[in-house]
Amino acid sequence: MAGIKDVAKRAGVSISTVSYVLSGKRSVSKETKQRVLKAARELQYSPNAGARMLRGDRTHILALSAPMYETTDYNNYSVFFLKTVQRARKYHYDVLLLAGDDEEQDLARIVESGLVDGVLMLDVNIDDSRIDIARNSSVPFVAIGDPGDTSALNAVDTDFTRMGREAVGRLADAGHTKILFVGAHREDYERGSNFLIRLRDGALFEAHRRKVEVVVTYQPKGDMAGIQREMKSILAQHPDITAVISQSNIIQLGNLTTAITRLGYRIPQDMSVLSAGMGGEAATLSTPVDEMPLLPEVVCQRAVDIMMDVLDGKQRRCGTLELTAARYFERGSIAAPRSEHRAGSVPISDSARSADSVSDAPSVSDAHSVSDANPVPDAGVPDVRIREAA
Amino acid sequence: MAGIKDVAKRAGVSISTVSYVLSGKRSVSKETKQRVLKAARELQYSPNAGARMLRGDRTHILALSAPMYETTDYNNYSVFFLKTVQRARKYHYDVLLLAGDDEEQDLARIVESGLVDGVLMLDVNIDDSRIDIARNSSVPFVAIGDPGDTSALNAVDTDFTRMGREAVGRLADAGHTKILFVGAHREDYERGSNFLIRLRDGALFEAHRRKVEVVVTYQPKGDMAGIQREMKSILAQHPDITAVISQSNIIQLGNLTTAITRLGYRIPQDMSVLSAGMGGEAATLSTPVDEMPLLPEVVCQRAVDIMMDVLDGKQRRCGTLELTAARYFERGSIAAPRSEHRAGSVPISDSARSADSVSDAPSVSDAHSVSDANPVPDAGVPDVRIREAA
DNA sequence: GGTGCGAGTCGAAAAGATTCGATGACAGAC
DNA sequence: GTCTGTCATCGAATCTTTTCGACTCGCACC
Repeated sequence: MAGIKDVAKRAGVSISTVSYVLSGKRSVSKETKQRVLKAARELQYSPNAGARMLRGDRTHILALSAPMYETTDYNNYSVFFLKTVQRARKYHYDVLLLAGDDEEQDLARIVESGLVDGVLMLDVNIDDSRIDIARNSSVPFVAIGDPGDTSALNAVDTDFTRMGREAVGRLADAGHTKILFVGAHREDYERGSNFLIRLRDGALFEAHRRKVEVVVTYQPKGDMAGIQREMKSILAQHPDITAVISQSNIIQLGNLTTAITRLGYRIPQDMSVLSAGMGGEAATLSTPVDEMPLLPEVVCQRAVDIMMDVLDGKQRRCGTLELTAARYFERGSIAAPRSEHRAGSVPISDSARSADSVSDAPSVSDAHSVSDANPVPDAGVPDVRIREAA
Repeated sequence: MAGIKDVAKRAGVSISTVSYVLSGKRSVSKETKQRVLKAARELQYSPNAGARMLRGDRTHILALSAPMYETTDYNNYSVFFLKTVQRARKYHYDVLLLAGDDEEQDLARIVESGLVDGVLMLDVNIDDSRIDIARNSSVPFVAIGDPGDTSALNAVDTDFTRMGREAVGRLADAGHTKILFVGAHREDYERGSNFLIRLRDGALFEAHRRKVEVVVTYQPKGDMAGIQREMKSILAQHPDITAVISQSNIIQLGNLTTAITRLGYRIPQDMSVLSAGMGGEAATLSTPVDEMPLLPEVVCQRAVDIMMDVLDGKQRRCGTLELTAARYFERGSIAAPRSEHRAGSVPISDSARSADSVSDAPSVSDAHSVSDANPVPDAGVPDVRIREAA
């Protein structure tokens, strides 16, 4: 409750001198400085946030806009919150979490009120309505995710298109020619969830380029029974599928590997499995899975760094898009396809595999991006049809 | 960027009149009121947050203190964030997320700065250092979790002691006499993580009362291999264990059921499994598991409601602890023990179980608390030794 | 006609920090 | 001795809103 006035009185100096000591914006003699700092310490002085906001040009608060949808996977979300907060604190910034039911209105209100110095946007959709708010706003926006249109903000993201391409590329390299792509919830693609779509379409693009076939399906309702039914039906219809790329959450991935095993396929001998664009926990599943995870730490740090540069005038307010290369973690769930593979072969009992076939800590391959492949055209994925499993 | 001055000018009235129209704290003539509202609308007036804070007695911001530890399970955490934010918005409050690396200092700073009207605390430990901050603070605190000492704040929590008791009670009712309790990370108990300890000790208390034996172990390192080794060793040492209560996260729970299955036990015929105090996703595992989940929505809502009552002077600032009854979700993973059960029996292949043995949507039993059992004494669990597996 | 009252409105103070411009002290140059 | 420049410090304006006290009506009452 002690104000700058109290500190000034105790140190026997004027208010402005205290302010200059604390901000360092003008030179102050050594003795005065120490007296002031001592007084501030003794009184536990903490500047009043309201007054600072009102007078100063910084509020030292960032807004984190995190819209919630029915199908949003909470598990992957929170890590982004935490990494953002931790990075912002390094710059002495606090984070206001916007995750209410009326995201758009909340955001407009906050931006107008001058409560925050900038806005970080999570889970960006194609044609996201928040971009209009950014356009009319006096504070800078940084999107974590590629909004397509960066004319009103800066953006940072993982290169999901490349991630999708590399996922297919790795499997193609291993000799697979027909791959099943198991997406997340269909609704999330329909509402334009950007990273899901780019990953999927990157995979389809690479498949087109490599002349391999990719069959697309989405996360079935009804959990284990649903997945098992779905997989059974698809693998019966496409017996030449020898690999699966999963873009669904960790539990569903676990169920997927269980379903595959129950249907009589061994991983990786009969079926290669690769998880892409999810949480990074596939190492801890009972059947560890090769993975290209989300990189919350990397993108959140960059987003905050960029925001600070913009606020300091070191970078333009909009127009840049920074893509981070994906990383690949090997866990032994990918192998060359068996030419003699036959769907519906004798089921292999799970317990027949000895426990030591379970790998220990995941081996981490270096950051890796598709080497000298043709760049994906700006306009997005061309002439690629999304083929869905029936 | 339009201020109250602009609105006043446009409406042809004084600043104070505008303020009174907007706050409704003094009567204003109908015509004037309408002119002011029109002007405010046209200028998209949004009051400056800093000025409001400085002059007014409410900032309309709550802090959410969410400390992070090495072993914190992010997955369960974020739901608490979101439910808190959503509830706070109902009262026109925003939420500042404190999740930096120096939780204590951040909290003290925020409280001192007058930036927030109140603080909500997550993941409370026994002897939590944040309680001292609450004691010296001028703003009210509400803990989500039982801090033991409620002399400086109010608290709301799930009744984890009863949850632990009911978990053991249900199994005892079903006829089990020796139960394995698989906890979370040992470090979390050692640092005094409140809900984990209370759940565990509630289980031990009920075991004592019912004269059943509970063997305690903690989440082993090394994921699948570790769990499988651990389970093998424990079940070899204690072949008469017929039920498991798990307090570890969803992936570990999945691995636990897999390990149990691989060791040749069928669930629930040979081994009953029950998950307590975790995320509520055990229904979606390949082997659905009976569950007494965390109830983030319930406790977060109550915490915010209580905070608002305190701010409105409708409730005292400290001293109350509200416990919510746990809920039990049946998923068919509990059965009576087989008297003829033998450890090390012939392994049952996973795939030998038909897919239709996988249950559909979980059946939800009504909110339920242990009926007329002796209440747990205030001092905590008496003369119960925590017996750990070797 | 004077007084009292309530409704409607306004002016000005207040909140606490930041920052510009001014002042005083003092050293060094001429 | 006077001038110039630098350093350290101070006073006062400023940011925007809320709110208290005061003012002006018009009307009723004695």
